[in-house]
Amino acid sequence: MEVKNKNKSITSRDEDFAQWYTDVVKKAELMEYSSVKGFINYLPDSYAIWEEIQNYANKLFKEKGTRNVYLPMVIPASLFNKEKEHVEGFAPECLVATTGGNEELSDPLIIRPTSEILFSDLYKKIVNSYRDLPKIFNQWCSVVRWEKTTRPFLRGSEFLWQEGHCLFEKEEEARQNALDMLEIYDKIGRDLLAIPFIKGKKTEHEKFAGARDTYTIEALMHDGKALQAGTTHDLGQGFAEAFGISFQGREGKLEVPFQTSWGFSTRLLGAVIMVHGDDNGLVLPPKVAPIQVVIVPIKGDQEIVKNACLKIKESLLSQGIRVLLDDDDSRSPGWKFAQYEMKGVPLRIEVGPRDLERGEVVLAKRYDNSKEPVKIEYAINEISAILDLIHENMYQKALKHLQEHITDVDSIEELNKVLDKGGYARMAFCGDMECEDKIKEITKGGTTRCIYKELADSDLVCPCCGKKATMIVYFAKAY
RNA sequence: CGAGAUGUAGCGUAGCUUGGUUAUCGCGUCUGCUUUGGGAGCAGAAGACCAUCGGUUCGAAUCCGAUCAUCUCGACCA
Repeated sequence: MEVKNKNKSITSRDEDFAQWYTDVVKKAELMEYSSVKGFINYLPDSYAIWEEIQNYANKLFKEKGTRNVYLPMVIPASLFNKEKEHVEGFAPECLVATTGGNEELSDPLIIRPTSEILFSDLYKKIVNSYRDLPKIFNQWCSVVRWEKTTRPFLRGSEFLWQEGHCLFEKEEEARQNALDMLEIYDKIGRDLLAIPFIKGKKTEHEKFAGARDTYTIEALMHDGKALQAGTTHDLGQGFAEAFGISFQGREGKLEVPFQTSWGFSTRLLGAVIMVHGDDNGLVLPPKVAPIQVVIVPIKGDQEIVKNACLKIKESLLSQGIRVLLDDDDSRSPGWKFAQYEMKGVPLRIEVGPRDLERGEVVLAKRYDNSKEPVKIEYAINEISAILDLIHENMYQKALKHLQEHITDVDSIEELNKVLDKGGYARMAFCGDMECEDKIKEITKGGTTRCIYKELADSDLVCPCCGKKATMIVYFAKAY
């Protein structure tokens, strides 16, 4: 049976997606604005999701030999200026501390916008021999970028993230690391967040400042806009050369190592909200939901109801399921239904005397707003499997949405049409920066998200300039 | 950072054009009783330096200026 949207307190998704998003992050109590523009307070429910992501990612990272470290949050300006492309990329959005105590600093301190420089500076000190390699380090921290327009979780002046920074002896090892980590990011989407990504290499235009190649995972939001959710970079030897990192190789000669960096941020929370959410609020994938199952008693003062609720709760707890029994009888069941729907709790068990007479309870699934009566034993024994099924169905639903929004096009007119409607357009492309700028202008914000296929020798031409196409690329409007 | 809109209690708002008693209403909050199968009912109560700073005026939520914040559209970016 279907449940109608009774919630009048948030804007409808289709009416105004941006306002819907703002309503949801506030009403679901994920964050509260701070007194400084672009900086937000992460409330317990959003931070709990982040912790689940951290736990899962740490496990996968460590399987690849990653070790966690922590580096300073400030970079001396003199050090920062060493890598030219990198500086040009980040300088405009740096927050800089110019006084310490009452003294003006002779070398101002830049609050890290990313830590390639700090890691390079560290590696210079601790890497001397091929025996010191590889270095596969990661840190969990926040970085600051002085953004002009900000939105909770999607773009903030400060955001939480992980940044991996690695050093390898051989070029192939570094490339492989960048690709391995991209796979891990993809897996985090598929197996943890129920989000399907498009993944691949960035074009020259879109790659990271100072990188040789950048790889990306891109998610498609419900409104048809793309969201870059994580990137891995093959940095080549650029930073190592700029910072003088070298090591004595197996033949005794001095060699320059190959570097990578990779990161994803709390923007993933924004992706979860915008991929899965609906007009009743948040819809959380079971694996990251702070509360996976909520039990709502009806006529909770009756012994039979009370006992059934406690029994179910104990059983689920013993199975390691994050369960909440809301037996506050000053709130009506209807209020609780709406409240936990707003908060995105994946599964609700309604326990009332009428059902109990038949040995049943009602299971309500958040992602499709369905309700069905089931036997109590079923609710006790099968919840874990049901949560898995919910995850799978949420993933399939998002995958279907993604697949239905990929269109092959071979002209600028078609490209425009697809991007206006929302979704990805796959088109042959010459790869030139100028062409990319031009397309962005014509389509009012359409950018390349990643390369679908590189073309070795093809008859295809770039619809923008008419030159020979070197690749087929995903275009989209992005957050 | 450019263009536009908005800012009155926790949330949503009336009042502003044409300045003049104690700033309107709903939701939420608190207390009590009755309730509890989709945001319960009745009775009572608390809650607002009208975003901030300054100006005009006998008098400002209302007029003027600046600043800040949020939203939309650009530019920039994870």
